[in-house]
Amino acid sequence: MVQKRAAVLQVLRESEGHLRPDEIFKRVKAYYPNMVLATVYNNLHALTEDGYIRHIKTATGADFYDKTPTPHEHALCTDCGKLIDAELGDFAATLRKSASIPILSYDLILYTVCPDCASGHKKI
Amino acid sequence: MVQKRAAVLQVLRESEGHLRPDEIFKRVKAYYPNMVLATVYNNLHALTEDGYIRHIKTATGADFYDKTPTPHEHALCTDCGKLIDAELGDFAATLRKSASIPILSYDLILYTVCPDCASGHKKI
DNA sequence: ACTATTTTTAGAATAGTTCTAAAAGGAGGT
DNA sequence: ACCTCCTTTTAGAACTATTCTAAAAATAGT
Repeated sequence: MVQKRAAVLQVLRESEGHLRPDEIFKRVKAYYPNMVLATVYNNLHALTEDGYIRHIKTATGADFYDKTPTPHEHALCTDCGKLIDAELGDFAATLRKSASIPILSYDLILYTVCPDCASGHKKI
Repeated sequence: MVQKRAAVLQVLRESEGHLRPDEIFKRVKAYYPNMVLATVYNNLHALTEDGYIRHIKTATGADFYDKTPTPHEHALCTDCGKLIDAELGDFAATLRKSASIPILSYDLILYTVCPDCASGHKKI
């Protein structure tokens, strides 16, 4: 694995868990100032393909990349825009059982108010 | 309600059920050749706001608008790109029960091969 | 060190959607 | 019918996230 790809992976792994490409770009740029956004995308694609990370589509502006490659559900905070993990048990199995059509895959995004925003509410 | 708004609604209602803005634009343009895409968007927003139709976000290119405003689940055919209704029983309730966080709303898109594509497969 | 492949860069291109400002249209009052 | 106000429509620019392209640079294999 090559330097910049490793840097992208490292930034994501040292993160809270879910980052958007532009945020990854900003953080990697701190180490590699000549870094370019296209390279971040290239490497995110490659890392996703190789199973190191996971791509989360959101239908609300930018997508996220998840440092945890195993499938699980997510919730987007409507307040701060943060993506958090949502524990839903064996959701995929339940879904497959209740559907009358074959499910190849699915995208699920819950909208919630995250614990941080629900309590403290450290707004500007 | 004004002429072009009514036309947008009519086109959607006379459709298979789910259309993308650009397809709606094409069909309305047949009646109103000076129609403009922005007007379609304007009216889709207004009609959604007023509860006549429903906006379906997909995270895969264009969104859809649904002539049925009541909530239900959808599946996108990976073959032909058509959006179809997916019967999932009382999915929302099940979801709320299994989640540990409050769910304000959610977006769910299943990926499937629709009956048309699974059988006949009238490809070009 | 030489060649072949991969990675990176820079910037243009794309798709879907939203925005802006001006023009047109329609409703109600007199 | 005319005036005023508010809504709708137009035309085109702008925007965002992402992908593409072609050239340059880095890297690996022999």
